[in-house]
Amino acid sequence: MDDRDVLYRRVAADLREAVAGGVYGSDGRLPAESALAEHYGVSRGTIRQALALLRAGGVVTSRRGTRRVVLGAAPAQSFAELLSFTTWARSIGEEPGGVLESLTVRPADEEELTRLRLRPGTQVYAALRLRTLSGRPVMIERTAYPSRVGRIVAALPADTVSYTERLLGHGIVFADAEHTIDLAFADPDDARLLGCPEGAALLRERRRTTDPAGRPVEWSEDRYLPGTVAFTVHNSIATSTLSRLRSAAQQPGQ
Amino acid sequence: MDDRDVLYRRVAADLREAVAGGVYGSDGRLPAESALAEHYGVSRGTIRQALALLRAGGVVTSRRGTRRVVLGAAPAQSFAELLSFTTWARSIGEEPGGVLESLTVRPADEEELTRLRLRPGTQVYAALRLRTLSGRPVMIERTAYPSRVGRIVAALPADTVSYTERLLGHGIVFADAEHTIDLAFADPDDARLLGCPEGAALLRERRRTTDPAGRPVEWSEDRYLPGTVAFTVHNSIATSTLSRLRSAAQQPGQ
DNA sequence: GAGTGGTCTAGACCACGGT
DNA sequence: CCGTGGTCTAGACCACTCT
Repeated sequence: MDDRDVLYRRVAADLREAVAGGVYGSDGRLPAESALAEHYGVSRGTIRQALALLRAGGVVTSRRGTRRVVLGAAPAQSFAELLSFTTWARSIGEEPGGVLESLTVRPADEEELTRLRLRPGTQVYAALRLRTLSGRPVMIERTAYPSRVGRIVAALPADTVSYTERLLGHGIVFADAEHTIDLAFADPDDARLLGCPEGAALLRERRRTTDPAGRPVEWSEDRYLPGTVAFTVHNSIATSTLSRLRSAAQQPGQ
Repeated sequence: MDDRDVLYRRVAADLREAVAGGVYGSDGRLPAESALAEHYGVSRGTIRQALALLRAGGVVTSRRGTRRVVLGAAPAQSFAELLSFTTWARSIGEEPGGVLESLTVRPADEEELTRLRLRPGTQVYAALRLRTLSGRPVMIERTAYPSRVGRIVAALPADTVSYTERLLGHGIVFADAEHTIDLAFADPDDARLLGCPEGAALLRERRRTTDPAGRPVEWSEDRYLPGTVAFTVHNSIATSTLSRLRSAAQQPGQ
């Protein structure tokens, strides 16, 4: 684990465990920063870095004048777990599956050009995959990859379960993601693959992922059957990463 | 603005403007931390605090060895804008409206007890409101308030548009929120108020908000008509506040 | 008034990316 | 190799909460 090689992450992991283990009780108060610094034998700055992580995750509050208060255990997954359907499935004890329906190389459409920051006319690798949990259809994944990434995807065996893990092995790193969550209605492909009526409502997540250098790595539209997943976000007055947008989703009936 | 009374927030706001103004170009590189420190006449630590804000918002990347790269302008709203339907509506140039359908005081149900951290048998104030944008129905809001907050809500005039703003005036501060986003299907109340068929799919946001001391302030379930809103979240490998959960949503048809 | 977290500084060393 | 951001330290002062 990456959590093990840096001081403040070790401290954060330890504190997270202590909170989850009920050491401070739900609703309880954490020791003062100075006390924690002494306990771990590190400086106050390092303790503050650790606590910033817990705070961002909604584990504790913090305000001037009083000790931090436990908000609750963190349900938040690691970034990799969130991006990878496969890793997530395993973490909840289900058997992930993926069936590649089609993989085509074609000129990027308007949306893809913008999201992947490509010059007009550039080609993308477009994959359509059905994802399953223990055999049951759960999600349809439409992903566009820039050719740098798509070439690797195209070379993978047809029965590859996790593209994300494979891409990681090829040095493609996922560093940042921007998600948009709303509703969509099943088109003929969705209906056929998911086994739902055409026009049925699906939970849609559109996502652009970039690498550490800021280059887009994928642009994906995932559509989940109702009742299979929910998304949770924590935010605070200090840092808000969540927004409400006016949507332009198509209406039902087609 | 609160952004004006602290050094690193001033710097962050200035940098955010510069990025939005295209000073560094999309895809461009920011000056080095040391250069920024000198330019603003502050220490490197302060610059790093400012940049941490931009990073959390998805404005810039950062990695060891190279300068930060501009990812894009930040669409993220302030925390208050996100929590308040009213403030959000105004920010997109629409006229917000709210019709209070009912406000009852009753014992909390199982879910409310947990979410608001109340002792069994405690009463809550439960409000059902129809929210409109320029007269058009958009969302149904079912909110449970602990009595400390509910008493204030109950005293508000029936035509109050923004509860959030009023509560703020009474010293109730919203500091942290946990959101869960998924699908729900219109019950008879939803259908009647929103003017959609019973069983129609709606985008659901459930939210627990706490004050700076960590005490729950509200527990709300909001249901949006399709095509009216979408939620966007940014996250990164450094701090992930987004999770995918197994959902237990009810199925359509009831 | 005592204790706490928030802000800011100055300096050090290291890991990494590019040349 | 140099320049960069990441980590860590030590210390200072302030704003705030609580009793």
